Amino acid sequence: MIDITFPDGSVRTYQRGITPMAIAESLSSSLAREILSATVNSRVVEITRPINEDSTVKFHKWEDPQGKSTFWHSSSHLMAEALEQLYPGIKFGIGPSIETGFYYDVDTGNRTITESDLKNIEERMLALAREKQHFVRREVSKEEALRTYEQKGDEYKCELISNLEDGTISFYTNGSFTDLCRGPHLADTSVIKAVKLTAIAGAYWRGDEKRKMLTRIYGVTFPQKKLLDEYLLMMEEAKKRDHRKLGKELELFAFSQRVGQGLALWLPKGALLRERLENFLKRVQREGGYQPVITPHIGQKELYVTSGHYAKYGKDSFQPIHTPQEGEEFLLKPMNCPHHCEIYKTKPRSYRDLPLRLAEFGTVYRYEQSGELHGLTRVRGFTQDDAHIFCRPDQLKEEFIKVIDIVLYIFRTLDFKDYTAQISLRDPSDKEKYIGSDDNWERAENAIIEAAREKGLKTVVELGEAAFYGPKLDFMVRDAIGRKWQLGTIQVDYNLPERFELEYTGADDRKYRPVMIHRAPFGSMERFIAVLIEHTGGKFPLWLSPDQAVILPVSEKYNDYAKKVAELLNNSDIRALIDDRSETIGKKIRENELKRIPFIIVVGEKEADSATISVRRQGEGDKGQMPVEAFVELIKEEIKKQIE
RNA sequence: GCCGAUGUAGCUCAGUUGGCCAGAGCAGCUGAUUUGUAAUCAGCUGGUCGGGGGUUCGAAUCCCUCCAUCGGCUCCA
Repeated sequence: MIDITFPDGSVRTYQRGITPMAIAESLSSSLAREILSATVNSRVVEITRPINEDSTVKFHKWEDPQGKSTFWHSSSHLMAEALEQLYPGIKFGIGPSIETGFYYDVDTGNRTITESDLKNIEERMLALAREKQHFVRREVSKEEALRTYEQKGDEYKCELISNLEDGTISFYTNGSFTDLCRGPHLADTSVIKAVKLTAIAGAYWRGDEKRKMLTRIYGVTFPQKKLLDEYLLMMEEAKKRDHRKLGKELELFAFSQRVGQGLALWLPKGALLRERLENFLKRVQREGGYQPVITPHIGQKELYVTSGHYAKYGKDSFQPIHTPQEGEEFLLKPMNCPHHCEIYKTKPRSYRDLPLRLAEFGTVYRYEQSGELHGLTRVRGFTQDDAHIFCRPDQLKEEFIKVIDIVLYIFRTLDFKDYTAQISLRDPSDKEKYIGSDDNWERAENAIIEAAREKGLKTVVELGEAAFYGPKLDFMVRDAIGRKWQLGTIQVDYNLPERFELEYTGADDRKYRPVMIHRAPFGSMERFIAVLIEHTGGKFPLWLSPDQAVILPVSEKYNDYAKKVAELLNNSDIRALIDDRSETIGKKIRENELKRIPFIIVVGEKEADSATISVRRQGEGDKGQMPVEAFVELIKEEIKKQIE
């Protein structure tokens, strides 16, 4: 007999060799129907795996992440089976579950699978799922595993196996398909009731662009048809918030093939929105002791040779600008730091001058790969809300914490709740990739980790994600359909001060090297606004909204009164315009609602006679009549609440 | 850059197996209407069917190529 301990701490005794499934049945038959996998002694296993010793057991249902991942991982095997039946000879790479759904990388030989084939594969998957195929685990020796896939001619699986240790290798079989897999899996396929293959794309084998490109098929499955419908509806809704669509509709920005790929044109309303954000941050920075500076858009090639960026990125960047002067070369600036270093050097600095905080909304140009460009989130010319803090090593942590405070203040003001803080450290196994001494790296990494801890940030640590010159703390936010983007970034840099030979004089009259912090709370204006658009669905907070109110005269007769109201509002710093087209009031309301103008003001006989306005809130409807002053007060109050 | 898909008017989309002057709604313009809380009516304008090349008696439709966009991969100072 063995003791099984449950999450609530209770203990029950069972026969040796009992399965999680049987345990669940002993507790409740409805639980048994719902469980998909189980964690036994902190290892996720299938519910049919016998337990042979005293263990702790936790069950996973669809609602749990582990339940979903078991469900989706099993679905990828189901898809593989369908693919093998439909495309005999197809070879398989890897097929994991992902955040939403799963994928499988396959080599289709000289055939191509296209989107139009997906329906057929889905149908086959559903038919196979209905067969109630059991997932059968079998442990195999490395030798047998290799032999199996050599016979199949699947070099991808062979490569995977050769990296595994003998004694840890298992196969899983469902129906006609056997796969190299650690598991766990569902008990059987019958719970998979709805299948949608969502995308098909190329993906390099093992993520290496020098190796073969396989076909990656993405899919998602559900235990009920209803859940799939809900998911599809949600994705459709999310796509309506796409910043590229809203940017066009709301006339915020545009792209032109003639101007060039990835080079955004800011339209009047977008420029106004952006200017407001800039002013907001400028105010915060002024209060935080930053000093604005302005530097040119280009710099001599030598500047970037000094910084080390030329050696690292030179050949993949916009190429040098030549001048009539033989041998003279300039680069479009890909970052502002070298310029700011030169500002630091304009005069001798004392330890008393530090920290020196130089801020600039600096526009930079980077030649991003054409396939990587994406709306405003990935562009070739963008403006960083950049600043460089030059400080003494003993000031580093405090300065770092102050920057975190600014980022969090911005996120709070703009109601960004769903973000993750990522600490990017260097890859300890590949130190060659980075410049700077081990000692400095360690100090910088520790400063970040400590600062984040002191601010109580929930962080994820990623090894190998650091910049080549230093570790960083990035704030990641999701877009409408769940893609992650880096917004705010704070980076420690011991390298540039070295390369530019920056110095300050200490209290002991000796020369010291300052530490540099790069930081951009928005990241870039372009990307930040893109994410802001998707988060708000274009319904910006009142203080940011390009137009705050639109006045609709009921008929021509009230145009004069409308003008008077507009003047009053404008005099109170409210951005109001008049829509005096000779359209029906209904149509004008509809169109201005669609433009997401926060307030619609209707004026007609009633209002003109009583010197009032009728106020309508976007998305909420009529709010009734009120004097202009009351409306001004209403707006001021709301804005005050938004930016405390 | 790589794999796949897409590209018809300012926008959203029709356009049947290649077959007469390429269509609709919205937007725009002109006129009528003077409107009370999410689409008033009529008329008109607007298109090198992404660019170039080819096949064909004939191409928006088939083929090649380039460009751009979309979904991924790689990259992201």
